[in-house]
Amino acid sequence: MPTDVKVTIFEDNPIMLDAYKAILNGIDGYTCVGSYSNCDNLQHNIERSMPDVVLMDIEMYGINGIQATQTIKQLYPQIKILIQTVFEEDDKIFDALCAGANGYITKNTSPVKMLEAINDVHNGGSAMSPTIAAKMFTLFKKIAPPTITPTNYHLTDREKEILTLMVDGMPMPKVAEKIFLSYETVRTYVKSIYNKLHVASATEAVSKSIKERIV
Amino acid sequence: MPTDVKVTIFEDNPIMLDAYKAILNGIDGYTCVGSYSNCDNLQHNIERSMPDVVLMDIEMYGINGIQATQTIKQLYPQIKILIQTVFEEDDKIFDALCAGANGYITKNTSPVKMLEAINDVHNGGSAMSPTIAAKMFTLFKKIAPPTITPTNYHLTDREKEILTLMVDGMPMPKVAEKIFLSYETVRTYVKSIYNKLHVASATEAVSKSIKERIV
DNA sequence: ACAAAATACCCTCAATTGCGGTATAGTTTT
DNA sequence: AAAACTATACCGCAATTGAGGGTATTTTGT
Repeated sequence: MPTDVKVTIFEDNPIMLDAYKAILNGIDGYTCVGSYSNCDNLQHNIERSMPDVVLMDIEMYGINGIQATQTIKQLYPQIKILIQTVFEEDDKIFDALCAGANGYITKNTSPVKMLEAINDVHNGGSAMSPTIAAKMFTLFKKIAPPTITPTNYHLTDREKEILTLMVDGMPMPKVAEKIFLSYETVRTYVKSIYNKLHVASATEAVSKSIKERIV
Repeated sequence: MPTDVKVTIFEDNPIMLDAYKAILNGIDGYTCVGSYSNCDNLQHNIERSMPDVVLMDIEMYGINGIQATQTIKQLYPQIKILIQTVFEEDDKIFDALCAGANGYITKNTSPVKMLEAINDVHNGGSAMSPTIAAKMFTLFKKIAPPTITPTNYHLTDREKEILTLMVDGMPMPKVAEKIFLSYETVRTYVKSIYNKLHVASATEAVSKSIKERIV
């Protein structure tokens, strides 16, 4: 028989907390190893319960769910974190993702779907409510638009290499040292890069490279 | 009685195509209004079937699913597109998202989950397999990491204004013209910007500004 | 095998930039 | 009222960069 998925819950509404606990303990394959109504003594509580999956409410007094997610992920990257929320705000989704959450579901999700989501994240996948997923798609498109038809400027490997170093802010003399080419040679490449990108200065080249994800 | 969700399928494997068609037509609430094994006459086929949701295979001969997605979305933005794939490559997911896909599921998804996904996208949400979602989370973190605690470098409005123009690749003499300041004054601001950002050159400043979303 | 790229190197000159200063007027904070 | 900050402006000097010209190997594609 396989071992249960160990779940620790953080949820500041005591009624919900008990409900979740009851669901998890009532269903085969899941065990609630900890349930807390706030994030005080977070590290201690995590170390005491050592869950596979954390069910994290995002709206809590004191330390909020996003901060707690960051903290847990720093201490124990292998613990999967499933964020639960009543809100569906862009910023929060964004922040939660950046904090290292493995899934993001809304609180109106049915218990069945919730257990499914716990399973998904436990197995290395991610879980998202459809509305959250849609928002994430939108966010995605917003922060990464110019990837459609990535213009090919036909840069050679050397040119890309040099451009990459320039993007990191390295002046050309340093670049030459770094890749064991003469300063003048590097400058020749740089000129060629400018021609291909249709730019006239290092700043333009850097800007264009980052924005169009050339490097 | 509610109207069926009208689905058009693009899938180059004829056996799969028939299977999907049979599933959709066999279940209440769904109708397959079109099924095609390639994307020839794409516009015509879409206009003839006028689906609510398109089930799109990503690997097809001729026009591929991503291009087709772009085309359909341009013509009929209200049509929801659910991408189906055997691969789970980062690039493809990324491209599909950018092309305007509403969902992205793997081909090993069960029929039940597939119908669920069709419903999700039809209702304005998004659908993703857990593995896809996990990849998307990872991609997300990769392309937008420094948004957490956006360091405040305390740039003044003028400094931000000048930095913005620099990021657009404008040389300082042009900047001075543009904002009606003397060249030397602009240079003073630039020096101050470098101090605050802890950088030593325009390229570094531009790179840091874009990466950390300062401007 | 040959042409076309790509790679590597060099030079000069003018423009731009980086770095060190200084200075005045106005505003905000203490 | 003094201190701190902001916005504005200038100078000189050295270093870096951009623009224009070269030349000579080594791949690469056909």
